[in-house]
Amino acid sequence: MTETGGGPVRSSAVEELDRQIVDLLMADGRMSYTDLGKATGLSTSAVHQRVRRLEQRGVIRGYAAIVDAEAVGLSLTAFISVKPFDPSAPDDIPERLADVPEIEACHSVAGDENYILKVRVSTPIELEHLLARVRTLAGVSTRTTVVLSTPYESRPPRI
Amino acid sequence: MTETGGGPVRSSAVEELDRQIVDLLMADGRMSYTDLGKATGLSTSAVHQRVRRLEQRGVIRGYAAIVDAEAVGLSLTAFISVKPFDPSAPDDIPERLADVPEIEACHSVAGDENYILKVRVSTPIELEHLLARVRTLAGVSTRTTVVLSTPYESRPPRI
DNA sequence: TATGAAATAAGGGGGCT
DNA sequence: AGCCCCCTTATTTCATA
Repeated sequence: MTETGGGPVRSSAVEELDRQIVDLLMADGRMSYTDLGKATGLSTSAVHQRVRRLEQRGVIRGYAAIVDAEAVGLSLTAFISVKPFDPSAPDDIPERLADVPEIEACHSVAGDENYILKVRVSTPIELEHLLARVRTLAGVSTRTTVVLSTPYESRPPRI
Repeated sequence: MTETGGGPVRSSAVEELDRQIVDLLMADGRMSYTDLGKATGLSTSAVHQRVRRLEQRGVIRGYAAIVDAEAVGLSLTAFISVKPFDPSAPDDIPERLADVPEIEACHSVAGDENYILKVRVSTPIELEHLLARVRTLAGVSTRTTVVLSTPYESRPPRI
């Protein structure tokens, strides 16, 4: 092991105990180190060390409250597929859109379009304005799929 | 001698305080009640009470560690758009797919297809098997968009 | 093991009906 | 006036470093 820091480790194997810890923290991000220790058979400080290491390695990128978007006024979710007007131009689309707060996620994809954006706004008019901003900022054409309802979301993966 | 805090006391600020708390917890789901109190000008227990109420009302649905999917062996993300073979059949697609652990999210959408699923697997072969399972379980045809890379994801919304 | 945070109980003030 | 909601303070228990 010569990797001692200076960038996220991408292809690291996560061993069994780390896997358990990550699994538990994905299901309950506020679980205490004491409870994590009980669940894994480790001491509190051993768990703490492992969690800190997982955070430093970038395996755990952070923690978040999962919030009902409607309850905070973001009633409209949509997926926007984008394709550059000029396919020969250098692709800096993610960077150009990075500061648009309505964009929750940006995925580069295989298929007809180049990127899929997941966005949240309050109203259809805001979506209209957002689409105009995206087209202008990134130099893209858009195809938008409006979400009608979300049976489930943010389910922790079984790893 | 009992200074109650720096902020003005206004009952109209109640909604605003909840919004602040939710905002902070979306950005850092493990922030302590003490720190939330410092950030909002409330006492620890006032924050605690508000958070519990937000949880009970369903505004805060839970907490999760945000994990680098690749680091835990889920290297392949895809969006699967599904459409029922028999459009006249009763639509219980979300229920039929609810127990498939690879499905992280299920959105009902407007457009050519009825649902968009977000899935995570380890390998292309697993994706192939997952697609077969989805088609069989839910009685749908599928159109799959493979994610090549994810510039960003899980960004907390600005509320 | 010492410090700090979480949980719980008890007391007080302001707005609303 | 009375009620309800919500904030504070105080104390104990428990987690963290």
